[in-house]
Amino acid sequence: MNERNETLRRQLPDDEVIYELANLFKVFGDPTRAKILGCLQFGDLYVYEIAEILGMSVSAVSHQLRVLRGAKLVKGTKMGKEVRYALDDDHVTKIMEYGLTHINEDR
Amino acid sequence: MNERNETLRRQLPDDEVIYELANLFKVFGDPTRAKILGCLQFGDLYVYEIAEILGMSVSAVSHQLRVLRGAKLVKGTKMGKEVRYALDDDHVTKIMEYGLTHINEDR
DNA sequence: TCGATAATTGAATATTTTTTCAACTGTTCA
DNA sequence: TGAACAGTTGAAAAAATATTCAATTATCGA
Repeated sequence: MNERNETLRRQLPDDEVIYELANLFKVFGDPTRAKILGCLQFGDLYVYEIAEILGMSVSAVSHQLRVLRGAKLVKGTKMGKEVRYALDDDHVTKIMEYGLTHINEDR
Repeated sequence: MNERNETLRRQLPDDEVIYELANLFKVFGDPTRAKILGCLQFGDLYVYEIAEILGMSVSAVSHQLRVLRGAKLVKGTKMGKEVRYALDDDHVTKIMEYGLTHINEDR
């Protein structure tokens, strides 16, 4: 490898950071999860409500909510036998807005 | 479905938009592609340079470049027998910066 | 022209990810 | 207590994605 590329390679973020970053975006990168995040922009919801709105099984939604929780994008609060979910971070909205801007410019 | 959820469902972005959005983020959501985008932040590069820097085969890189081109995140310009790749949009940098901010806040 | 190099492509394989299904935990309320 | 409901979980099946390998195109220079 030549000098220039060697230098470039050293300037790259750590692999660990890259993996975390990719992992974060992967979370946004599934339609089901994007829809869930979309719903939650309008207000907090229970799991069965999300499932109903998206026309999916509660189980499938719950699995995806776990992924979203893992990425710290949503948080759930137990209220009696129900769990109320909310966005956990306003980067969610910001990141999605940027995404939409990109998409719209391509038209 | 009750009135409130019915209303909410109608407010959601079109499925088509959601799919496009998820598709955009999916592109960022793979470590190889994230690394490619990372390299290109420092300057334009030929395919074999990217492959060398990342320690991957030219073929694998080329396949991923196609995905990145499809998402209008990079563009390639043929220079003789080589193809020089560059970022195609400054949203790339912005979106990645937001992602990094989110990650760093979680520490 | 021929050989070497850069890159792309398609098909097959390997890997990862999502969804489904059934079982299970915890809570409410009759 | 026990029946009904909300949600989570694990394992299996289904679907999507990434990488490899071999073949192909295009360009350069001897």
